Amino acid sequence: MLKEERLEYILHELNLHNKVLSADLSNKMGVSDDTVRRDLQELSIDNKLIKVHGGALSKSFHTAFDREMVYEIENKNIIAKKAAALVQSGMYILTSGGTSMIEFAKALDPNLNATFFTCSLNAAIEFSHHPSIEVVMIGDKVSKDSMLTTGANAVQSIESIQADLCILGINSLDTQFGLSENDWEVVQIKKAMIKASKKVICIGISEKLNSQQKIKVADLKDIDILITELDPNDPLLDPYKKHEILIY
Amino acid sequence: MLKEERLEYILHELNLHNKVLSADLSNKMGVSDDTVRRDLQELSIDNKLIKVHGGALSKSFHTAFDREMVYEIENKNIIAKKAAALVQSGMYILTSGGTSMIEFAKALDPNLNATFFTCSLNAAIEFSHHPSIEVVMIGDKVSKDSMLTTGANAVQSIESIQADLCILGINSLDTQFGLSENDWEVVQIKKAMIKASKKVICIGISEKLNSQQKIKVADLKDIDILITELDPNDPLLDPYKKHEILIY
DNA sequence: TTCGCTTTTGCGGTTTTATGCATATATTGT
DNA sequence: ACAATATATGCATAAAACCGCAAAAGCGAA
Repeated sequence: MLKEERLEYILHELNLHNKVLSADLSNKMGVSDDTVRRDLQELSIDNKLIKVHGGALSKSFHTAFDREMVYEIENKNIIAKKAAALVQSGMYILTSGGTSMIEFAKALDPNLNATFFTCSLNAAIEFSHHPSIEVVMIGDKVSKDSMLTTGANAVQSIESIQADLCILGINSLDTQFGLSENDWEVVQIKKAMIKASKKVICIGISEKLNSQQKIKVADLKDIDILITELDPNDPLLDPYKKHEILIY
Repeated sequence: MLKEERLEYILHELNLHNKVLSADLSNKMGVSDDTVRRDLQELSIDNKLIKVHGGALSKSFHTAFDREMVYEIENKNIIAKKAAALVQSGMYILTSGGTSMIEFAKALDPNLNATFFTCSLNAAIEFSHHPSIEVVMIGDKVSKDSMLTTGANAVQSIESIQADLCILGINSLDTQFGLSENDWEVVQIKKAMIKASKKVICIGISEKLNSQQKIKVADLKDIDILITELDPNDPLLDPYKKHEILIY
Protein backbone atom coordinates (compact mmCIF):
# COMPACT_ATOMS: atom_id res chain seq x y z
CA MET A 1 0.00 0.00 0.00
CA LEU A 2 1.42 3.32 -1.05
CA LYS A 3 1.77 6.11 1.40
CA GLU A 4 -0.72 8.39 -0.33
CA GLU A 5 -3.13 5.51 -0.49
CA ARG A 6 -2.85 5.09 3.23
CA LEU A 7 -3.57 8.77 3.80
CA GLU A 8 -6.63 8.51 1.61
CA TYR A 9 -7.75 5.39 3.39
CA ILE A 10 -7.36 6.95 6.80
CA LEU A 11 -9.40 9.98 5.83
CA HIS A 12 -11.98 7.71 4.31
CA GLU A 13 -12.28 5.64 7.45
CA LEU A 14 -12.50 8.81 9.44
CA ASN A 15 -15.31 10.07 7.29
CA LEU A 16 -17.20 6.90 7.83
CA HIS A 17 -16.68 6.30 11.51
CA ASN A 18 -15.53 9.65 12.84
CA LYS A 19 -12.76 7.92 14.72
CA VAL A 20 -9.88 5.58 14.00
CA LEU A 21 -7.51 3.60 16.21
CA SER A 22 -3.83 3.49 15.35
CA ALA A 23 -3.72 -0.22 16.09
CA ASP A 24 -6.65 -0.95 13.78
CA LEU A 25 -5.08 1.04 11.02
CA SER A 26 -1.69 -0.62 11.23
CA ASN A 27 -3.43 -3.96 11.12
CA LYS A 28 -5.66 -3.24 8.20
CA MET A 29 -2.99 -1.51 6.18
CA GLY A 30 -0.23 -3.92 7.04
CA VAL A 31 2.37 -1.42 8.22
CA SER A 32 4.00 -0.78 11.56
CA ASP A 33 2.23 1.52 13.95
CA ASP A 34 5.17 3.87 13.69
CA THR A 35 4.22 4.45 10.13
CA VAL A 36 0.58 4.90 11.03
CA ARG A 37 1.55 7.40 13.65
CA ARG A 38 3.61 9.32 11.15
CA ASP A 39 0.72 9.29 8.72
CA LEU A 40 -1.62 10.60 11.34
CA GLN A 41 0.87 13.26 12.28
CA GLU A 42 1.15 14.42 8.71
CA LEU A 43 -2.60 14.61 8.29
CA SER A 44 -2.88 16.37 11.59
CA ILE A 45 -0.37 19.02 10.53
CA ASP A 46 -2.39 19.51 7.39
CA ASN A 47 -5.46 20.01 9.50
CA LYS A 48 -7.26 17.03 8.10
CA LEU A 49 -7.93 15.34 11.39
CA ILE A 50 -7.43 15.61 15.11
CA LYS A 51 -4.77 13.35 16.49
CA VAL A 52 -5.41 11.93 19.92
CA HIS A 53 -3.86 9.28 22.06
CA GLY A 54 -4.55 5.96 20.43
CA GLY A 55 -5.75 7.21 17.09
CA ALA A 56 -7.48 10.19 15.54
CA LEU A 57 -10.83 11.91 15.37
CA SER A 58 -12.60 13.43 12.44
CA LYS A 59 -12.34 17.18 12.28
CA SER A 60 -16.06 17.61 11.79
CA PHE A 61 -16.76 15.40 14.75
CA HIS A 62 -15.23 17.95 17.03
CA THR A 63 -16.31 21.12 15.36
CA ALA A 64 -19.80 19.78 14.86
CA PHE A 65 -22.11 22.05 16.77
CA ASP A 66 -24.86 19.65 15.87
CA ARG A 67 -24.94 17.44 18.95
CA GLU A 68 -28.05 15.70 17.81
CA MET A 69 -26.40 14.59 14.63
CA VAL A 70 -23.40 13.21 16.45
CA TYR A 71 -25.66 11.42 18.82
CA GLU A 72 -27.80 9.95 16.09
CA ILE A 73 -24.97 9.15 13.74
CA GLU A 74 -25.07 5.47 14.51
CA ASN A 75 -28.73 5.29 13.61
CA LYS A 76 -28.21 7.28 10.47
CA ASN A 77 -25.54 4.86 9.49
CA ILE A 78 -27.93 1.97 9.82
CA ILE A 79 -30.41 3.80 7.64
CA ALA A 80 -27.74 4.63 5.12
CA LYS A 81 -26.69 1.04 4.72
CA LYS A 82 -30.24 -0.17 4.25
CA ALA A 83 -30.87 2.47 1.63
CA ALA A 84 -27.58 1.87 -0.15
CA ALA A 85 -28.54 -1.77 -0.61
CA LEU A 86 -31.53 -0.72 -2.69
CA VAL A 87 -29.53 1.15 -5.27
CA GLN A 88 -28.42 -0.72 -8.36
CA SER A 89 -26.02 0.13 -11.11
CA GLY A 90 -27.52 1.95 -14.03
CA MET A 91 -30.19 3.66 -11.99
CA TYR A 92 -31.16 7.31 -12.22
CA ILE A 93 -31.85 8.63 -8.77
CA LEU A 94 -33.30 11.87 -7.46
CA THR A 95 -32.41 12.86 -3.92
CA SER A 96 -33.10 15.62 -1.46
CA GLY A 97 -30.62 16.64 1.21
CA GLY A 98 -30.19 16.28 4.94
CA THR A 99 -27.74 14.53 7.19
CA SER A 100 -29.22 11.10 6.53
CA MET A 101 -28.58 11.65 2.84
CA ILE A 102 -24.95 12.50 3.52
CA GLU A 103 -24.51 9.26 5.41
CA PHE A 104 -26.28 7.47 2.59
CA ALA A 105 -23.78 8.90 0.11
CA LYS A 106 -20.92 7.62 2.22
CA ALA A 107 -22.44 4.18 2.47
CA LEU A 108 -22.73 3.58 -1.27
CA ASP A 109 -20.84 0.68 -2.80
CA PRO A 110 -17.62 2.05 -4.35
CA ASN A 111 -18.28 0.03 -7.48
CA LEU A 112 -21.74 1.40 -8.00
CA ASN A 113 -22.40 3.01 -11.34
CA ALA A 114 -25.41 5.27 -11.18
CA THR A 115 -26.51 8.83 -11.85
CA PHE A 116 -27.66 11.03 -8.99
CA PHE A 117 -29.67 14.20 -9.39
CA THR A 118 -29.89 16.42 -6.37
CA CYS A 119 -30.89 19.88 -5.18
CA SER A 120 -28.71 19.68 -2.11
CA LEU A 121 -25.31 21.32 -2.28
CA ASN A 122 -23.90 19.16 0.48
CA ALA A 123 -25.28 15.96 -0.94
CA ALA A 124 -23.85 16.82 -4.35
CA ILE A 125 -20.42 17.26 -2.82
CA GLU A 126 -20.68 14.02 -0.92
CA PHE A 127 -21.86 12.10 -3.98
CA SER A 128 -18.99 13.58 -5.94
CA HIS A 129 -16.50 11.96 -3.61
CA HIS A 130 -17.65 8.61 -4.88
CA PRO A 131 -15.26 7.26 -7.53
CA SER A 132 -17.70 6.24 -10.21
CA ILE A 133 -21.16 7.73 -9.88
CA GLU A 134 -22.29 10.71 -11.93
CA VAL A 135 -23.71 13.71 -10.17
CA VAL A 136 -26.04 16.29 -11.61
CA MET A 137 -26.69 19.38 -9.57
CA ILE A 138 -30.10 20.88 -10.14
CA GLY A 139 -29.67 24.62 -10.28
CA ASP A 140 -31.67 27.51 -8.93
CA LYS A 141 -31.77 29.97 -6.07
CA VAL A 142 -30.18 28.54 -2.94
CA SER A 143 -32.46 28.37 0.05
CA LYS A 144 -30.19 29.21 2.95
CA ASP A 145 -32.10 27.33 5.60
CA SER A 146 -31.93 24.02 3.88
CA MET A 147 -29.00 24.54 1.52
CA LEU A 148 -31.20 23.28 -1.27
CA THR A 149 -31.79 24.89 -4.62
CA THR A 150 -35.44 25.82 -4.93
CA GLY A 151 -37.64 27.62 -7.43
CA ALA A 152 -39.44 27.28 -10.70
CA ASN A 153 -36.29 26.54 -12.59
CA ALA A 154 -35.35 23.66 -10.35
CA VAL A 155 -38.86 22.25 -10.51
CA GLN A 156 -38.76 22.47 -14.27
CA SER A 157 -35.41 20.70 -14.41
CA ILE A 158 -36.75 17.91 -12.25
CA GLU A 159 -39.81 17.57 -14.48
CA SER A 160 -37.52 16.84 -17.39
CA ILE A 161 -36.12 13.76 -15.67
CA GLN A 162 -37.52 10.25 -15.52
CA ALA A 163 -35.86 8.66 -12.53
CA ASP A 164 -35.97 5.11 -11.24
CA LEU A 165 -35.75 6.13 -7.64
CA CYS A 166 -36.44 9.14 -5.50
CA ILE A 167 -34.86 9.20 -2.08
CA LEU A 168 -36.23 11.79 0.30
CA GLY A 169 -35.16 12.70 3.78
CA ILE A 170 -38.06 12.73 6.17
CA ASN A 171 -38.86 15.92 7.98
CA SER A 172 -42.15 14.76 9.39
CA LEU A 173 -44.13 11.67 8.58
CA ASP A 174 -47.53 10.83 9.90
CA THR A 175 -50.23 8.28 9.08
CA GLN A 176 -52.84 11.00 8.75
CA PHE A 177 -51.07 13.81 6.99
CA GLY A 178 -48.35 11.86 5.21
CA LEU A 179 -45.03 13.47 4.47
CA SER A 180 -44.88 17.14 5.45
CA GLU A 181 -42.49 20.08 5.57
CA ASN A 182 -42.44 23.66 6.73
CA ASP A 183 -40.78 25.34 3.78
CA TRP A 184 -43.07 25.93 0.84
CA GLU A 185 -40.27 26.13 -1.70
CA VAL A 186 -38.75 22.87 -0.56
CA VAL A 187 -42.14 21.22 -0.74
CA GLN A 188 -42.45 22.17 -4.39
CA ILE A 189 -39.12 20.51 -5.09
CA LYS A 190 -39.97 17.31 -3.27
CA LYS A 191 -43.33 17.10 -4.97
CA ALA A 192 -41.67 17.41 -8.33
CA MET A 193 -39.15 14.74 -7.40
CA ILE A 194 -41.86 12.31 -6.39
CA LYS A 195 -43.71 12.93 -9.61
CA ALA A 196 -40.62 12.33 -11.69
CA SER A 197 -39.74 8.95 -10.15
CA LYS A 198 -41.01 5.44 -10.48
CA LYS A 199 -40.34 4.62 -6.84
CA VAL A 200 -40.22 6.78 -3.75
CA ILE A 201 -38.06 5.93 -0.76
CA CYS A 202 -38.26 7.91 2.46
CA ILE A 203 -35.37 7.75 4.87
CA GLY A 204 -35.12 9.20 8.36
CA ILE A 205 -34.72 8.39 12.01
CA SER A 206 -37.79 7.14 13.84
CA GLU A 207 -37.90 10.36 15.83
CA LYS A 208 -39.34 12.02 12.74
CA LEU A 209 -42.25 9.62 12.61
CA ASN A 210 -45.71 10.49 13.82
CA SER A 211 -45.17 14.21 13.64
CA GLN A 212 -46.52 16.70 11.17
CA GLN A 213 -45.60 20.06 9.77
CA LYS A 214 -47.50 22.78 7.99
CA ILE A 215 -47.34 21.80 4.36
CA LYS A 216 -48.05 18.43 2.85
CA VAL A 217 -45.49 16.95 0.50
CA ALA A 218 -47.09 13.62 -0.26
CA ASP A 219 -49.75 11.20 0.85
CA LEU A 220 -48.68 7.87 2.27
CA LYS A 221 -49.90 6.16 -0.88
CA ASP A 222 -47.22 7.99 -2.83
CA ILE A 223 -44.48 6.43 -0.71
CA ASP A 224 -43.21 3.01 -1.68
CA ILE A 225 -40.50 2.31 0.85
CA LEU A 226 -39.81 3.61 4.33
CA ILE A 227 -36.42 3.22 5.93
CA THR A 228 -35.68 3.97 9.57
CA GLU A 229 -33.09 2.70 12.01
CA LEU A 230 -35.71 0.43 13.57
CA ASP A 231 -36.15 -3.24 12.95
CA PRO A 232 -38.80 -3.70 10.25
CA ASN A 233 -40.91 -5.58 12.77
CA ASP A 234 -40.96 -2.78 15.29
CA PRO A 235 -44.58 -2.07 16.26
CA LEU A 236 -43.99 1.62 15.73
CA LEU A 237 -43.91 0.91 12.02
CA ASP A 238 -47.09 -1.18 11.87
CA PRO A 239 -49.39 1.70 10.94
CA TYR A 240 -47.27 2.36 7.86
CA LYS A 241 -47.36 -1.22 6.71
CA LYS A 242 -51.11 -0.95 6.45
CA HIS A 243 -50.68 1.68 3.79
CA GLU A 244 -48.83 -0.65 1.46
CA ILE A 245 -45.48 0.82 2.33
CA LEU A 246 -42.54 -1.54 2.35
CA ILE A 247 -40.48 -1.27 5.50
CA TYR A 248 -36.72 -1.88 5.55
CA MET B 1 7.05 -0.46 -26.74
CA LEU B 2 6.44 3.02 -28.09
CA LYS B 3 6.07 5.95 -25.82
CA GLU B 4 2.47 6.68 -26.75
CA GLU B 5 1.65 3.04 -26.25
CA ARG B 6 3.11 3.19 -22.79
CA LEU B 7 1.09 6.25 -21.88
CA GLU B 8 -2.06 4.54 -23.08
CA TYR B 9 -1.19 1.43 -21.16
CA ILE B 10 -0.53 3.33 -17.95
CA LEU B 11 -3.84 5.14 -18.11
CA HIS B 12 -5.57 1.88 -18.89
CA GLU B 13 -4.05 0.17 -15.89
CA LEU B 14 -4.97 3.13 -13.76
CA ASN B 15 -8.56 2.94 -14.88
CA LEU B 16 -8.65 -0.68 -13.96
CA HIS B 17 -6.90 -0.68 -10.63
CA ASN B 18 -6.88 2.95 -9.54
CA LYS B 19 -3.21 2.63 -8.76
CA VAL B 20 0.03 1.66 -10.45
CA LEU B 21 3.50 1.00 -9.13
CA SER B 22 6.51 2.34 -11.00
CA ALA B 23 8.33 -0.94 -10.49
CA ASP B 24 5.47 -2.99 -11.91
CA LEU B 25 5.20 -0.75 -14.91
CA SER B 26 8.89 -0.84 -15.77
CA ASN B 27 8.74 -4.61 -15.53
CA LYS B 28 5.67 -5.13 -17.63
CA MET B 29 6.65 -2.60 -20.26
CA GLY B 30 10.31 -3.56 -20.36
CA VAL B 31 11.78 -0.12 -19.89
CA SER B 32 13.89 1.42 -17.18
CA ASP B 33 12.10 2.96 -14.24
CA ASP B 34 13.54 6.32 -15.18
CA THR B 35 11.47 6.17 -18.29
CA VAL B 36 8.43 5.13 -16.36
CA ARG B 37 8.96 8.00 -14.00
CA ARG B 38 9.21 10.40 -16.90
CA ASP B 39 6.02 8.99 -18.37
CA LEU B 40 4.21 9.40 -15.09
CA GLN B 41 5.53 12.91 -14.76
CA GLU B 42 4.22 13.82 -18.17
CA LEU B 43 0.79 12.41 -17.43
CA SER B 44 0.79 14.15 -14.10
CA ILE B 45 1.48 17.51 -15.70
CA ASP B 46 -1.40 16.88 -18.06
CA ASN B 47 -3.58 16.21 -15.05
CA LYS B 48 -4.30 12.67 -16.08
CA LEU B 49 -3.16 11.11 -12.84
CA ILE B 50 -1.64 11.83 -9.47
CA LYS B 51 2.00 10.96 -9.15
CA VAL B 52 3.05 9.73 -5.75
CA HIS B 53 6.11 8.17 -4.26
CA GLY B 54 6.30 4.69 -5.71
CA GLY B 55 3.81 5.05 -8.53
CA ALA B 56 0.63 6.90 -9.33
CA LEU B 57 -3.00 7.05 -8.28
CA SER B 58 -6.10 7.56 -10.35
CA LYS B 59 -7.43 11.08 -10.34
CA SER B 60 -10.97 10.14 -9.35
CA PHE B 61 -9.95 8.42 -6.18
CA HIS B 62 -8.22 11.47 -5.11
CA THR B 63 -10.37 14.48 -5.69
CA ALA B 64 -10.32 15.82 -2.18
CA PHE B 65 -6.64 16.56 -2.25
CA ASP B 66 -6.24 20.17 -1.34
CA ARG B 67 -3.58 19.39 1.18
CA GLU B 68 -0.80 21.80 0.36
CA MET B 69 -3.07 24.65 -0.63
CA VAL B 70 -3.60 25.61 2.95
CA TYR B 71 -0.28 27.33 3.38
CA GLU B 72 -1.10 29.93 0.76
CA ILE B 73 -4.07 30.99 2.79
CA GLU B 74 -2.44 34.22 3.91
CA ASN B 75 -1.96 35.37 0.36
CA LYS B 76 -5.42 34.30 -0.60
CA ASN B 77 -6.77 36.39 2.20
CA ILE B 78 -5.06 39.47 0.85
CA ILE B 79 -6.55 38.77 -2.54
CA ALA B 80 -9.97 38.18 -1.06
CA LYS B 81 -10.00 41.52 0.72
CA LYS B 82 -8.97 43.43 -2.38
CA ALA B 83 -11.66 41.71 -4.42
CA ALA B 84 -14.35 42.17 -1.78
CA ALA B 85 -13.75 45.91 -1.89
CA LEU B 86 -14.83 45.99 -5.53
CA VAL B 87 -18.27 44.53 -4.92
CA GLN B 88 -21.14 46.91 -4.37
CA SER B 89 -24.67 46.39 -3.19
CA GLY B 90 -27.20 45.67 -5.88
CA MET B 91 -24.71 43.99 -8.16
CA TYR B 92 -25.27 40.73 -10.01
CA ILE B 93 -22.08 38.71 -9.95
CA LEU B 94 -20.96 35.55 -11.70
CA THR B 95 -18.18 33.56 -10.08
CA SER B 96 -16.18 30.42 -10.68
CA GLY B 97 -14.74 28.32 -7.88
CA GLY B 98 -11.40 27.62 -6.31
CA THR B 99 -9.88 28.25 -2.93
CA SER B 100 -9.34 31.94 -3.63
CA MET B 101 -13.06 32.26 -4.26
CA ILE B 102 -13.86 30.63 -0.92
CA GLU B 103 -11.70 33.17 0.84
CA PHE B 104 -13.34 35.91 -1.17
CA ALA B 105 -16.73 34.74 0.01
CA LYS B 106 -15.59 34.91 3.61
CA ALA B 107 -14.19 38.40 3.13
CA LEU B 108 -17.41 39.99 1.90
CA ASP B 109 -18.92 42.84 3.89
CA PRO B 110 -21.72 41.40 6.06
CA ASN B 111 -23.96 44.28 5.03
CA LEU B 112 -23.54 43.68 1.34
CA ASN B 113 -26.67 43.09 -0.65
CA ALA B 114 -25.90 41.41 -3.91
CA THR B 115 -26.77 38.38 -5.99
CA PHE B 116 -24.16 35.76 -6.74
CA PHE B 117 -24.43 33.18 -9.50
CA THR B 118 -21.95 30.35 -9.36
CA CYS B 119 -21.13 26.93 -10.80
CA SER B 120 -19.02 25.96 -7.83
CA LEU B 121 -20.61 23.82 -5.15
CA ASN B 122 -18.18 24.94 -2.51
CA ALA B 123 -18.44 28.59 -3.40
CA ALA B 124 -22.23 28.38 -3.31
CA ILE B 125 -22.11 26.96 0.20
CA GLU B 126 -19.69 29.63 1.33
CA PHE B 127 -21.74 32.44 -0.20
CA SER B 128 -24.80 31.01 1.49
CA HIS B 129 -23.25 31.55 4.88
CA HIS B 130 -23.40 35.27 4.25
CA PRO B 131 -26.39 36.84 6.00
CA SER B 132 -27.83 38.93 3.22
CA ILE B 133 -26.62 37.99 -0.25
CA GLU B 134 -28.66 35.86 -2.60
CA VAL B 135 -27.09 32.81 -4.12
CA VAL B 136 -28.07 31.10 -7.33
CA MET B 137 -26.52 27.77 -8.10
CA ILE B 138 -26.14 27.08 -11.77
CA GLY B 139 -27.06 23.49 -12.35
CA ASP B 140 -25.64 20.73 -14.53
CA LYS B 141 -23.41 17.69 -14.36
CA VAL B 142 -20.80 18.00 -11.64
CA SER B 143 -17.22 17.79 -12.82
CA LYS B 144 -15.46 15.86 -10.08
CA ASP B 145 -12.03 17.32 -10.60
CA SER B 146 -13.09 20.89 -10.14
CA MET B 147 -16.36 20.47 -8.27
CA LEU B 148 -17.99 22.76 -10.78
CA THR B 149 -21.16 22.17 -12.71
CA THR B 150 -20.37 22.03 -16.41
CA GLY B 151 -22.23 21.35 -19.60
CA ALA B 152 -24.58 22.82 -22.14
CA ASN B 153 -27.26 23.41 -19.61
CA ALA B 154 -25.00 25.42 -17.36
CA VAL B 155 -23.70 27.44 -20.29
CA GLN B 156 -27.25 28.16 -21.36
CA SER B 157 -28.20 29.27 -17.87
CA ILE B 158 -25.26 31.63 -17.79
CA GLU B 159 -26.20 33.05 -21.16
CA SER B 160 -29.53 34.08 -19.74
CA ILE B 161 -27.86 36.33 -17.19
CA GLN B 162 -26.62 39.87 -17.57
CA ALA B 163 -24.15 40.33 -14.76
CA ASP B 164 -22.27 43.39 -13.61
CA LEU B 165 -19.21 41.47 -12.59
CA CYS B 166 -17.54 38.20 -13.35
CA ILE B 167 -14.96 36.99 -10.88
CA LEU B 168 -12.77 34.15 -12.08
CA GLY B 169 -10.11 32.20 -10.29
CA ILE B 170 -6.89 32.04 -12.27
CA ASN B 171 -5.54 28.68 -13.27
CA SER B 172 -2.85 30.00 -15.58
CA LEU B 173 -2.32 33.50 -16.85
CA ASP B 174 0.25 34.57 -19.38
CA THR B 175 0.90 37.68 -21.45
CA GLN B 176 1.01 35.63 -24.65
CA PHE B 177 -1.75 33.09 -24.25
CA GLY B 178 -3.98 34.94 -21.81
CA LEU B 179 -6.13 33.01 -19.37
CA SER B 180 -5.94 29.25 -19.85
CA GLU B 181 -7.19 25.99 -18.35
CA ASN B 182 -6.78 22.28 -18.84
CA ASP B 183 -10.37 21.18 -18.65
CA TRP B 184 -12.41 21.80 -21.77
CA GLU B 185 -15.75 21.76 -19.99
CA VAL B 186 -14.63 24.30 -17.45
CA VAL B 187 -13.33 26.52 -20.21
CA GLN B 188 -16.77 26.61 -21.79
CA ILE B 189 -18.27 27.74 -18.51
CA LYS B 190 -15.73 30.47 -17.96
CA LYS B 191 -16.09 31.72 -21.51
CA ALA B 192 -19.82 31.97 -21.06
CA MET B 193 -19.36 33.83 -17.79
CA ILE B 194 -17.06 36.36 -19.38
CA LYS B 195 -19.49 36.92 -22.20
CA ALA B 196 -22.36 37.46 -19.80
CA SER B 197 -20.64 40.12 -17.70
CA LYS B 198 -19.86 43.77 -18.10
CA LYS B 199 -16.59 43.51 -16.19
CA VAL B 200 -14.17 40.65 -15.71
CA ILE B 201 -12.02 40.31 -12.61
CA CYS B 202 -9.35 37.64 -12.34
CA ILE B 203 -8.10 36.64 -8.91
CA GLY B 204 -5.27 34.30 -8.02
CA ILE B 205 -1.90 34.01 -6.35
CA SER B 206 1.09 35.27 -8.31
CA GLU B 207 2.34 31.70 -8.63
CA LYS B 208 -0.29 31.22 -11.31
CA LEU B 209 1.08 34.06 -13.40
CA ASN B 210 3.29 33.51 -16.43
CA SER B 211 2.23 29.93 -16.94
CA GLN B 212 -0.03 28.47 -19.54
CA GLN B 213 -2.24 25.46 -19.95
CA LYS B 214 -3.70 23.69 -22.91
CA ILE B 215 -6.92 25.53 -23.61
CA LYS B 216 -7.47 29.26 -23.86
CA VAL B 217 -10.25 30.82 -21.83
CA ALA B 218 -9.80 34.45 -22.71
CA ASP B 219 -7.41 36.97 -24.22
CA LEU B 220 -5.87 39.56 -21.99
CA LYS B 221 -8.03 42.20 -23.60
CA ASP B 222 -11.10 40.48 -22.17
CA ILE B 223 -9.82 40.93 -18.65
CA ASP B 224 -10.52 44.23 -16.91
CA ILE B 225 -9.01 43.76 -13.48
CA LEU B 226 -6.28 41.50 -12.13
CA ILE B 227 -5.90 40.85 -8.43
CA THR B 228 -2.97 39.05 -6.86
CA GLU B 229 -1.41 39.15 -3.41
CA LEU B 230 1.38 41.37 -4.76
CA ASP B 231 1.67 45.09 -4.44
CA PRO B 232 0.20 46.69 -7.58
CA ASN B 233 3.61 48.20 -8.29
CA ASP B 234 5.40 44.90 -8.30
CA PRO B 235 7.44 44.62 -11.52
CA LEU B 236 6.04 41.14 -12.08
CA LEU B 237 2.74 42.79 -12.90
CA ASP B 238 4.09 45.38 -15.34
CA PRO B 239 3.51 43.30 -18.48
CA TYR B 240 -0.17 43.08 -17.63
CA LYS B 241 -0.54 46.81 -17.13
CA LYS B 242 0.48 47.31 -20.74
CA HIS B 243 -2.60 45.40 -21.82
CA GLU B 244 -4.95 47.89 -20.21
CA ILE B 245 -5.61 45.69 -17.25
CA LEU B 246 -6.20 47.38 -13.93
CA ILE B 247 -4.08 45.95 -11.15
CA TYR B 248 -5.21 45.85 -7.52
C1' DT C 1 20.46 5.77 -48.09
C1' DT C 2 22.92 9.20 -45.40
C1' DC C 3 23.38 13.26 -42.91
C1' DG C 4 21.99 16.48 -39.26
C1' DC C 5 18.57 17.37 -35.85
C1' DT C 6 15.44 16.44 -32.10
C1' DT C 7 13.46 13.34 -28.94
C1' DT C 8 13.74 9.56 -26.15
C1' DT C 9 16.05 6.46 -23.29
C1' DG C 10 19.30 4.28 -20.03
C1' DC C 11 22.99 4.67 -16.72
C1' DG C 12 25.87 6.10 -12.74
C1' DG C 13 26.06 8.78 -8.87
C1' DT C 14 23.72 11.61 -5.50
C1' DT C 15 19.87 13.09 -2.75
C1' DT C 16 15.51 12.44 -0.77
C1' DT C 17 11.88 9.70 1.13
C1' DA C 18 9.81 5.93 3.49
C1' DT C 19 9.81 2.63 6.92
C1' DG C 20 10.92 -0.33 10.76
C1' DC C 21 13.41 -1.02 15.02
C1' DA C 22 15.27 0.05 19.57
C1' DT C 23 15.18 2.87 23.24
C1' DA C 24 13.56 6.51 26.11
C1' DT C 25 9.54 9.12 27.43
C1' DA C 26 4.72 10.18 28.02
C1' DT C 27 -0.23 9.07 28.81
C1' DT C 28 -4.01 6.45 30.52
C1' DG C 29 -6.84 3.65 33.40
C1' DT C 30 -7.39 1.38 37.64
C1' DA D 1 1.34 4.97 41.86
C1' DC D 2 1.95 1.41 38.79
C1' DA D 3 1.39 -1.43 34.94
C1' DA D 4 0.05 -1.31 30.33
C1' DT D 5 -0.05 1.03 26.27
C1' DA D 6 1.03 4.76 23.12
C1' DT D 7 4.28 8.10 21.59
C1' DA D 8 8.69 10.45 20.34
C1' DT D 9 13.38 10.27 18.76
C1' DG D 10 17.43 8.79 16.58
C1' DC D 11 19.30 5.67 13.57
C1' DA D 12 19.87 2.20 9.75
C1' DT D 13 18.50 0.63 5.47
C1' DA D 14 16.37 0.14 1.26
C1' DA D 15 13.78 1.98 -2.20
C1' DA D 16 12.58 5.73 -5.11
C1' DA D 17 13.39 10.21 -7.15
C1' DC D 18 16.48 13.42 -9.23
C1' DC D 19 20.29 15.13 -12.25
C1' DG D 20 23.41 15.37 -16.00
C1' DC D 21 25.15 13.14 -19.77
C1' DA D 22 25.86 10.29 -23.62
C1' DA D 23 24.09 6.67 -26.48
C1' DA D 24 20.23 5.33 -29.24
C1' DA D 25 16.25 5.90 -31.82
C1' DG D 26 13.18 8.44 -34.72
C1' DC D 27 12.58 11.78 -38.36
C1' DG D 28 12.80 14.88 -42.19
C1' DA D 29 15.19 16.34 -46.13
C1' DA D 30 18.82 16.18 -49.47
